Amino acid sequence: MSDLLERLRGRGWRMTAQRRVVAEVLNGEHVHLTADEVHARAVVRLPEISRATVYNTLGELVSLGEVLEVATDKRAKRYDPNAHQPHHHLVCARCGAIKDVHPGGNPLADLPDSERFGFTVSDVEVTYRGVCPNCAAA
Amino acid sequence: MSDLLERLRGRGWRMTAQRRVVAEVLNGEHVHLTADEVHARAVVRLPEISRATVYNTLGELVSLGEVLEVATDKRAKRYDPNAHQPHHHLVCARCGAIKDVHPGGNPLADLPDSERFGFTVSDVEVTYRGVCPNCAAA
DNA sequence: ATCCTACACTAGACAATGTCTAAGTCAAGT
DNA sequence: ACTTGACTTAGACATTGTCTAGTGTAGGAT
Ligand SMILES: [Mn+2]
Ligand SMILES: [Mn+2]
Ligand SMILES: [Zn+2]
Ligand SMILES: [Zn+2]
Repeated sequence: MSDLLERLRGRGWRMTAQRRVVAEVLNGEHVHLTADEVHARAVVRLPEISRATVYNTLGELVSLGEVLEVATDKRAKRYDPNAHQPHHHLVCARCGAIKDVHPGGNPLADLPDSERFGFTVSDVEVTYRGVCPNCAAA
Repeated sequence: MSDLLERLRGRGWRMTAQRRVVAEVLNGEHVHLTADEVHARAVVRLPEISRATVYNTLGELVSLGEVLEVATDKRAKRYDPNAHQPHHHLVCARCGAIKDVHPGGNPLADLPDSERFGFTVSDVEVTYRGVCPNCAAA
């Protein structure tokens, strides 16, 4: 992820303070932030950054394949910088906490041809739901 | 689904024209409508029905377990009346068409304890994505 | 170092989806 | 038929996402 800015430059992208800050927010440990959460954190470092730029930059990173959009939340999309290691998600139904998980097996192979209806299936998204230890204790 | 209204009455719910119409819209073949699509169809039969009532009724049906909320779309929630037969979804990335699918295997069993982080995991939602035959031909 | 300009950014309007409230309505028990 | 509390309505409001017109600037050219 640290060379994300280099990869972007390699694709002819201008390196701006705004893009750097968005990349920094997504950097670090594995987070799953909404666009407005990214904006809130970006504003700390660059107070004048606009919502539109955050949305634009996230969209660009998704198009590049550097960030994934995930729909674990039924409200806002979440942006996942852990794009280079395939994984799925485990979500607490009470507090919304999200963990990356790596189930065994291959869900794609579990879908027989008779259940594909002629689709060309290219991707599968798995969301486990439950209650996290914190919420279970309370 | 036809005795849904009886089940509701059994729980002390008042039987109103609005609730009947929402149930009728969800009845029939397996659909995956957004709240506003449900409202649009309900208005045909009961012109004065309000958006708030559609949202309320859908929320009540979800609480009852009679209808499922699914997040196949990254925009609006979709409401799935096929709640009594476990299944997953196959979505066309181009036109949004949604098919019910029944993969082999048990995705819940594929998540080892070491990947559960102390969560009590109760449910799994699987969304396959691809391109449908119609969109592939075009 | 300065200039140029295409690309990027900002503010804010607008759109889509979802939630809430106050006031009026009515289903169903009596 | 009456009564009453649950239900519905219209519309304000909140959240999330998109778009545009005008301004600014990154980075190549000179
Ligand atoms: Mn993740
Ligand atoms: Mn379904
Ligand atoms: Zn929790
Ligand atoms: Zn299609």
